[in-house]
Amino acid sequence: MFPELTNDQRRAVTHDGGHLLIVAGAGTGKTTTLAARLAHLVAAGTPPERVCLLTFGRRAAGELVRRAEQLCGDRVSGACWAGTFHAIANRLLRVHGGGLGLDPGFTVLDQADAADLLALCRAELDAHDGDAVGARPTRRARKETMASIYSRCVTTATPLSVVLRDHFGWCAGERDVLRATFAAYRSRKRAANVVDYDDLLLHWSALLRAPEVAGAIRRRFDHVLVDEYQDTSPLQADLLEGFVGDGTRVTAVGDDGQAIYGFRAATIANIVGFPARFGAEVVVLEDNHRSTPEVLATANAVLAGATTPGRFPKVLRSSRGSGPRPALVACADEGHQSAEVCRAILDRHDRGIRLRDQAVLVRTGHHSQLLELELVARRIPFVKYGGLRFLEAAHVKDLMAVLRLVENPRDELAWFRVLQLLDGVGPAIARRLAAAAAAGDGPPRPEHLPEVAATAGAALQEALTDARALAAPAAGARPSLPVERVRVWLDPVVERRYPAAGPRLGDLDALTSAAAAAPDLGRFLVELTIDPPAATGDLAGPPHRDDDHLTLSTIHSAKGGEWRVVHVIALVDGNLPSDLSTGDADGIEEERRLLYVAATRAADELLLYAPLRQHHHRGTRGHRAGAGGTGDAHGYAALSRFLDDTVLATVERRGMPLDPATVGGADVRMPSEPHPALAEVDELVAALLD
DNA sequence: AGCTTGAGTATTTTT
DNA sequence: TACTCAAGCT
Repeated sequence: MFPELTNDQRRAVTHDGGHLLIVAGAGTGKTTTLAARLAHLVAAGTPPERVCLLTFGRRAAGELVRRAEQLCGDRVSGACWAGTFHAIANRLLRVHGGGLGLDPGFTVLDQADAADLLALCRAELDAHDGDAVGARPTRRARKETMASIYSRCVTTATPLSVVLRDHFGWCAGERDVLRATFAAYRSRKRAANVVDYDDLLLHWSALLRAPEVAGAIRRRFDHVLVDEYQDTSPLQADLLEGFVGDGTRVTAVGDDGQAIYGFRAATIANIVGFPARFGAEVVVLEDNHRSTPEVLATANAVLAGATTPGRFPKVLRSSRGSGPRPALVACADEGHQSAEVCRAILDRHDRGIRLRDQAVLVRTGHHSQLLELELVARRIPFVKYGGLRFLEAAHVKDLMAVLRLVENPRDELAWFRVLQLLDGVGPAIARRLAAAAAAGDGPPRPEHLPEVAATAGAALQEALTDARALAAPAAGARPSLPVERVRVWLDPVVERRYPAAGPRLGDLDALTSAAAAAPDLGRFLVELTIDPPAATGDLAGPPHRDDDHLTLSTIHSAKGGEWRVVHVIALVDGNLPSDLSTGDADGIEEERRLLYVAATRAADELLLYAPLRQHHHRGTRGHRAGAGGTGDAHGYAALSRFLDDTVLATVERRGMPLDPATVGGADVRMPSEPHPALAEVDELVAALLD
């Protein structure tokens, strides 16, 4: 059936019997193998709806299903359950959540929302006992940090005190405030019927603890396939184990050498321990079909420097012919680097390599800013993945918040955000009114607003009421109608608040047309939150989809990708490894794997760039104004520590000389009381946070 | 007094 | 874009 597979791949594809772990090194045809296995299972008689595919993103899921369909000819998409752990959790909860007493109308907070709600809770505590804490530390945990701490506690089942000690030492003094903040956070989520990303997984675990529901879930699937297993958390591993019934077989795929999500509490202990925990057979794929021997030599050299070598040591063998050696391009500064990258891209383009076969990879989203300007100036079209994302733009969050109020008038966080769009309403008034709305007092009344805001407030209420009527599940109601209605109110607000509102309104247009394609407003909001558009313009759809364009991506978002020519920029110490990750050895090793992931994306040619003079933005770390007072503060950066002699021996040097110094039917009745399993999980979480 | 608003400064990676 | 601080409004 699959003539083009290698022997190892075929062994993995046709494996029959127990659980299976496929250790697939970079470029060894992991996607091909997984898609072929899916096709094989369906061809051998497994109904597609009895297969669950857990992937790292919507794109990966779609790609796998599409390729499997090509192989087996059966309809797989739509039938087979495919998506991230969070998306599958959402789907399971919509089907079975009622059995636990969960209100199926819940909305989902993304990470930014969760951080905002935590900040709101802490502010409330401050306001409440303002004088109790006389000596408040000048520097407190940022709200994003609070979200990370909270998340790490629940996804690794680790008590707050231990998480603080091991990972957030500088916040240890705030333990009491954090504990109180987390308690308030949890009760507010419950009151407003919202869940965060972690809750999706926790509620899934509650489903598995409830005997009457768990059985049905365990009987639902014959095969569960998990991709990128090296980047799963302890909680996710537990879910997988609990998910598997007697008749279920698990296929996990991953590469411990490409683990890059430690900051999100992922642990390679999962993939390392998988064979023992599940009693699984192991197939190792070591034949790399993607890259030239020259590219692999550099990638292998990067990994060779690792102080904690992987538990599944692999030697990647290239099955391809020779190509150019990777190059290290030393640049004077960032501007020079941008020019060099553009020059190289256009040069390859002139030699017949399309832009879509090239990618520029960066450690952090904002490090591509200068390059983006240069690309625009030279009219090189590009699409950016990762970094600042669509849903994080303020005006998009504004629209999403208004829409959440249409769906759920008790959404405290949405009120808090939307009320502050009214003139004369700041955090303090918004907080009071939002709390009242969440407590069930109904929407804020105009007479409770400052006089200047009363008219605008009334107009907002009117828009919400109209939109609610338009969103009602009456026959033929398209979810774009309520969106258009609230925009009558929101657009002028956006125009007034932001100087150049044109592109922002364009973003809102994209959201509006995306809503038109959704079945209803509630699902539109939830699915957008769980599977956000990966690139700017993903929502807008085809306009430039057919045009040739370059890919610009963070290394994290480039996982699984492949391009003929890959440019990796900003390879200086401080960027890669990032200054913020150099605290402990594990952090540094993860940064090294990041470079490995970047390098192994390249098929034909790998270009590494290092801007050796770095401009410091004013005022960082007590930098002293230089003599001459040009105001142009800069320092000399060292080459990334990962580009050691072993690696440098595999690359050609260009540019400046290097200074050596330098669902089915849901018919479970909804009980009036929450299920004990839910309370059980809730208590476990409470104990962790105490 | 309490609150909003504007200026100035610093910014990892993502479900 | 988010946070902090300080000025100015009600």
